[in-house]
Amino acid sequence: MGMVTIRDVARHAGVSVATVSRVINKSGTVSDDLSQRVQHAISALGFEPDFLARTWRTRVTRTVAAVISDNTAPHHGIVLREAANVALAHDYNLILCTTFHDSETEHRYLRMLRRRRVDGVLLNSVGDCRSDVRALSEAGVPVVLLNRPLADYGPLVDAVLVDSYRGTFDAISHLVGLGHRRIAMVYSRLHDFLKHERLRGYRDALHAHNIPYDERLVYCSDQPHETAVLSMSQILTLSPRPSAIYAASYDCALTMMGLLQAEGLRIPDDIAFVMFDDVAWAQFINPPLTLVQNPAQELGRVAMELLFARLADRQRPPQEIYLQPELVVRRSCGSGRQDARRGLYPARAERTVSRVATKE
Amino acid sequence: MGMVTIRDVARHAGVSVATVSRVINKSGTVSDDLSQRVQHAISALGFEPDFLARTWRTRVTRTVAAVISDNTAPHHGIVLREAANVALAHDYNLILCTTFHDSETEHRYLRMLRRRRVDGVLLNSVGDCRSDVRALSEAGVPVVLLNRPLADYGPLVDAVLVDSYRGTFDAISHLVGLGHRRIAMVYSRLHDFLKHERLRGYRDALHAHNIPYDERLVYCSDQPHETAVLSMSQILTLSPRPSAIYAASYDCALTMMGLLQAEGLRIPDDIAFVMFDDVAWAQFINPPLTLVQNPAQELGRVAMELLFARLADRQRPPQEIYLQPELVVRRSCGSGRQDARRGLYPARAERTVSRVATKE
DNA sequence: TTGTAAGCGTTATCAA
DNA sequence: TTGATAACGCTTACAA
Repeated sequence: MGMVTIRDVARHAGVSVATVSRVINKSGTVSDDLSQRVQHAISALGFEPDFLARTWRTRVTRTVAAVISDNTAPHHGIVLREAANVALAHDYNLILCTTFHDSETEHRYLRMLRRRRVDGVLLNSVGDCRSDVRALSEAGVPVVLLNRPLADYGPLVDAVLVDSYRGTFDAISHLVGLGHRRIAMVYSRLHDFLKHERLRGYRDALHAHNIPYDERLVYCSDQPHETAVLSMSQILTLSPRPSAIYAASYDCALTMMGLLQAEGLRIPDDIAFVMFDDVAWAQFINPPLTLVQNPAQELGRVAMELLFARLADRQRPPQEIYLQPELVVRRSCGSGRQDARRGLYPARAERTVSRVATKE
Repeated sequence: MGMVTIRDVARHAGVSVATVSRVINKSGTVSDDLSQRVQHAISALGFEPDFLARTWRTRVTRTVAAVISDNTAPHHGIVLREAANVALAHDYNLILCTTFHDSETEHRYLRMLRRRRVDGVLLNSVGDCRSDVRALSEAGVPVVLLNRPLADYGPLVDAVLVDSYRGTFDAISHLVGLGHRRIAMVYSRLHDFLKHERLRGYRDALHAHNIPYDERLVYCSDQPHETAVLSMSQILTLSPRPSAIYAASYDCALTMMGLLQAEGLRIPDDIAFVMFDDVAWAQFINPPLTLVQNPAQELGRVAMELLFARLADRQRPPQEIYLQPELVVRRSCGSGRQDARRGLYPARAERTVSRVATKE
C-alpha cells in the first residue's frame, strides 16, 4: 500500500500537480472542468494530502500548546478544556505541557515548542521565563499569558487575567460584613504575581474596614500538601483563634479543610471559611462552600480566542484582558448578616462583559 | 536573521552535510577530529536542526495523543498528568483531545491524528471507533485503550483497565457487611463496558450475600447533571427508602450528593454513601468519603509506558493489563461493624503488582 | 487558466 | 571514515 501522492492524482486527472494543489487549497484559479476532474481523481484514489509535507513546506503546524503548572487543578482543567474546544473549532491541535510547578521543566517545554514551531502558546508560567517568551516572540510565535501581567515580553504577547485583587477584596469584605475581625489568610503554590495581588486585596479590604493587619494571621507555604499541613496548623493555635479563614487558592483550601477537620473545628459554627477558585463539589458538600468563583471557562476560551486573533493580525498592539470573578455566597461563612454590604469597592461591571484594557 | 541550516554548518566546518548529520544523530561513524570541528561549527553558528524537516523526512513526529472524554473529570486529569510526564521523559509531546463524550468529535480527532502521523494514541473511547482504530493500526500507529477491553482492533493495540467489577463487588460487600440490604446503585456517562462491569459487580455481590436484586434500586442516566437530578431523585422516594447509595462514577456521585443535601438526608446517619473513583477532597470533607480508589496515576503511567514499549517492539502480541482498585474505608458508610468481612471475593494481589494478562 | 520546475532542510544510499 | 547526491511530497514563482 504505497502512499498516494499529489503526483498520482495529477496523472490520474491528466493535469499538473500545481493544479491539484490549487484545487486542494482553493488557491489560485482553476476552471470548473479541471476542478471536477481533480476532485474525482482525489476520491477515486483516496488521496489525502500529506500533513507533514505541507507543514514543513508552509511552516504552519496548525498546532498550539498550553503550558500549565498542573492540569489536575480543577481551575486549570477547565481552562484546558475550553482552550482545547476553541482550538478544535479552528481545526488546530493542542499540545499539553504540564510543568509540575517546576521552572526547569517549563524552560524545557518552551524550548521544545519553539523548535517544533507551534503556531502559538498559552502560558501559565511558573518561573521567570522572559528569555524563553522573547525567543518565541522573535521566532514569530505568539504567546498568551494566563493570569500573568503583560511585562516587556515582546510584540506578540497578550495576556488574560482574573482580577485576583477584587475577588479577594470582596471575599474579605463579605466576612467583615458578617462580623468577622480576625480573618486568617492562607495561600500556597501560587505565582508571585497572584500572591501579591491576593495579599493586596486582603490588606486593602481590612484597611477599608478599619481592621488592623496582623501578620500572624497570614500564612504562605509553597511546600506540597503533606508538609504544609503541620506548619499551617499553627494559625489555628493562635489565641484568640481566628474566626474566619480565607484560603487564597485551591491547594491550600484543601489542606485547610483537612486541618479544620482534624482539629474538630466545624464550618461555619466554629470557624468561617471562604476560598478563591471554584470547584464543582463546593455546592454539594456540607456545608456548601462560599467562594470566589474563578471564571476558568471564560479564561480558557478568551485566551485561546485571543491567540487566534493574534494569529490573524500580528500587528495589533498587545492586549491585556481582565476577567471579573464573582463571590458566590453559600453557607460556609454562616448566615450572620447575610446581606451586609459587600465591601466598599465600587460595583463591578457585568461579569461577561469583561473589562478590556489595551496597553501601549 | 536567516535560518542556519545543516549546509551552513558543513561549510563552516569544512565537511559534508552527511557528516554533520551523522554527528547530530550519532549515527554512522565519524572521526573524533571531524566530530570536534562539527560540534564547534554548530555552537559557533547556533545551529538547531529543523524539527519539521526532520519529522517530514523520518516520518516520526515524536508526538503522542491522548483522546479523553473529559479532561476535567478528576480521574482523567490524573491519567493525563501521568501520561504527559512519561511522554516528557521520552522527549515526546502530548496532544490533548477532549471529546466531550461525543463520538463525532472522537471520530474527527482520530482522523486528524492519523493524518498528523502521531506516533501513538491513548484512547478512552466514547463510541464505537473500531474503524478509526483499525485505520490507525494499518497506518502503523499503535493505540493503547484506557479502560476498554481488547477487541479485534488490530495488531498494534494494547489495553490497560481498572478492574471495575472487583471494585464494585468490594464496595457493595462492604455495605452488606455493615448491615445494609437495600443498596441503591446510580451511574451515568460511562462507557457501556464500564456500565456492564460495574452492574455485574453489583449483582454478583448481592447474589453472593443472598440479597435479591431489585431493579428499582438501580438507576442509570446519561443526561448531563442538571436534568439527571430530577429523575435520579425518584430513587430516594422509594419506600422503604434505600439505606445506602453506591455511586458508580464521579459524575453521578456529585449529582447524588447534591440530591441528598437537597432532601436533607445526612451521610451517614440517614443514608450510607460509597462511590467509585477517587477525589482529592474526599478525605477533607464531612464526613470523609468511603470510596473505591481508582488507580488513575498508575493507569496513566502504565498506559503511556505500554505505548512506548510498543513503539520499541511492534511485534509483541497485544497485551491487556488489569489494575486493581482499592476500597478505602472512611466515614460515609457509618462505623457499623467496621471490620466486617470484606466480601467473598478472593483476596486480591498487591495493588502495585498489577495483574497482567496477555491475550492471544 | 494551466504547466514547469525550483526549492524547503534533512536523512540515507552509494561510491570513493 | 567521508562525500556527493538522490529522494521525501508539497507549494509557489514564473513562464506559457
